[in-house]
Amino acid sequence: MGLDDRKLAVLRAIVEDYVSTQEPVGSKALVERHQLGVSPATVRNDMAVLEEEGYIRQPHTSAGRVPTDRGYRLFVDRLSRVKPLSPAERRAIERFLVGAVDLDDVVHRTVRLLAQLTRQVAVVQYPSLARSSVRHLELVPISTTRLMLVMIADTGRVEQRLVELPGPVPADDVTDLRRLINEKLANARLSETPPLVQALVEEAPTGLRPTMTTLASVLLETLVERHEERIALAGTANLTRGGLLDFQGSLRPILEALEEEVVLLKLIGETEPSTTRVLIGDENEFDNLRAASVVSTGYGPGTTIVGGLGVLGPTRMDYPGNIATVRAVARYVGELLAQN
Amino acid sequence: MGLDDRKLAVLRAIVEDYVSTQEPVGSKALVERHQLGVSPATVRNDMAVLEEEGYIRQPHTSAGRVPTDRGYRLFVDRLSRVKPLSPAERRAIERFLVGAVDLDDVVHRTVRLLAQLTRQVAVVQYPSLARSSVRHLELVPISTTRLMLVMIADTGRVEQRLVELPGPVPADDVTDLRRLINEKLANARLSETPPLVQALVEEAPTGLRPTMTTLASVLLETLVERHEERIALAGTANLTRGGLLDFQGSLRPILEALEEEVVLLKLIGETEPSTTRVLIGDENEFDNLRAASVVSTGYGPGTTIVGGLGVLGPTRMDYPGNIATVRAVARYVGELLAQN
DNA sequence: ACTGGCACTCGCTACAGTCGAGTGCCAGGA
DNA sequence: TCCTGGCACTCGACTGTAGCGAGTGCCAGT
Repeated sequence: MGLDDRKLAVLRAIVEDYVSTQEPVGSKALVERHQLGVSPATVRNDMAVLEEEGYIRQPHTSAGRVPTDRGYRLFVDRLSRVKPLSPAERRAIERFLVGAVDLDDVVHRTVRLLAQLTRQVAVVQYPSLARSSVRHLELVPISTTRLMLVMIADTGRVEQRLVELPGPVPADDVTDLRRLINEKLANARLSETPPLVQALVEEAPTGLRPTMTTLASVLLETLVERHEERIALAGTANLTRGGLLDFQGSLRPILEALEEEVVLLKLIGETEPSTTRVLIGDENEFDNLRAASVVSTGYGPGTTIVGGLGVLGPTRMDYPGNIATVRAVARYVGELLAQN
Repeated sequence: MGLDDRKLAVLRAIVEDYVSTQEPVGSKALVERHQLGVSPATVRNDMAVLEEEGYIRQPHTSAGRVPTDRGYRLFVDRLSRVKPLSPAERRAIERFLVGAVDLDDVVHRTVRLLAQLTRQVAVVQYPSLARSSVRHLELVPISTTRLMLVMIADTGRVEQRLVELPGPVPADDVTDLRRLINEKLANARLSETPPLVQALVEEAPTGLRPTMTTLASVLLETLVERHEERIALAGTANLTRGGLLDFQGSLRPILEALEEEVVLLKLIGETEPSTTRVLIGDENEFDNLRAASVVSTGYGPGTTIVGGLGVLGPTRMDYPGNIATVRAVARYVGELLAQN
């Protein structure tokens, strides 16, 4: 297609102006604010082509142009120049993440930081159990027939389950069970535990067999099969910026989608290694979010990825800025996790 | 003042109609829908008095009347009849809360249930550490100079902290420390632990003294002094019901307030024993929430209270219904906690 | 291939007019 | 004394009209 350099420059200018002013941009204003070196009439011709190709559209005749989802896509893929973080932002990130006392704290600080820097809704997935390894499993007697099973993962996550035992178990047996379980499972990746757990049951001394069977089923069911994912959210108030223009005036569907963990996980989890993913408007699979865009990436200590994080906002968002911020925050969080 | 029975009945009718229709209610519509036994003109006179007393107001001349915050207050205090839960609601509550596997699960189910039943924003405070007792304290070695301290409370809460030790500590010492700590602190209320922790340090064998001192300071600082409160939230999408009429068109301040844990705790925590608290409009102390009302109560096993829960919505809400639901849910959650 | 000029479109705003729900007040009646 | 029907009045909501102006598409000229 005839998308020469100048037409691309026009598209870029339209996106940049529309993102910052939130108003349809006309040919005259364009040449005034950008050094395009041509007259408004020429720009109009280019705009006509861009519109024909589906990159921009007119809300109505005799209004300026607005980028379409497709236009944003082209912008993100080929036109946006990387926007380096400001020193102030760098400092904010560093300051924000020091002094976190535990994983909860890290995640909460991170999600607030992201929301604050990008002025969008921020989402952070806790390190996924599926990608964690067992650091320690603890059995805490609650009563003679009840145990609390506490699993501590290398990523810092701590999960606990109340286990109803088939019969009373003396304290010494608990000690034995604890030792057996830890010998077998310590340092194993959670995704690889099922055969180990199976072996635990088979190798257990006869006396401990029934209890071990119960423990094993709880272990498998709650910690492995339905791997509990957790999510933190912040900055929903940012959805109301831009008045009622974004999201065509109704926050309803967005807020509903944000309450569904499954939706959020689909959006920010499952990301390919170390790339930043950008979903624009109807590119994402949820009808409720067809007016929104998502910028997300994975994070983790070193080069491994244990979870995802990202931001969600109107399609009219500052993609270069948000991409840079999301990447930077993910990198810092990864470093933080690597220290532990 | 001259608030005879009929005037009160008129106020009640106004509140009920306005809550259900969301439109200013006029004298004619009132007598049609309620059996007041008098003519519109009489009702108009009563309305004039009610307005003079500040219980209702006119959005503008020649519009119907709308209750003021003061009007809602009178309604809640003296006029609302208890609204029994429907069997369907009872069943929903029971169904919703069975099968919860741990505290997180209970809290999440509860908050979603509340949001669904009341169609408002629901808030549930996790059992407060300050009102919990220690069930068990576990020390998990992470490396030679690092321990993870895990506290399990009788309310089901589990808190963990990474502790940086002053020097390497052999495994046997960890066992000793664990025993000492648990002997001293098990079953103690967290609010009463400081002197016990102090004693722990003083009574510790010389070899363990430095490590115990570190542990003690972490214990005191993170578990007692700044008692970590946690909160779950659901149903924010309900804020968008009623179009832009409630909250004078801007959800902004509400969403901002909902992101502040401190605010939420003030709203639903700190409640007097076993009463249901209703905060109407500007009765609450936060400017951001002066267009909202909160119905909250405490919950806990038996008659003790370990946390709060409640709902938040527009002042124009179904107070009797929400009060009944909040109470019922709190009672069920209490029973659930008592079982553990 | 670009530019200046020009006619045209159409949303936005302001203004005037109508409609009707709802009110306050008053005189008359139980 | 309290209630009622009647009546004039208020004022927001809605409708229709007109003028404005930003922005466009097209075309002839350089």
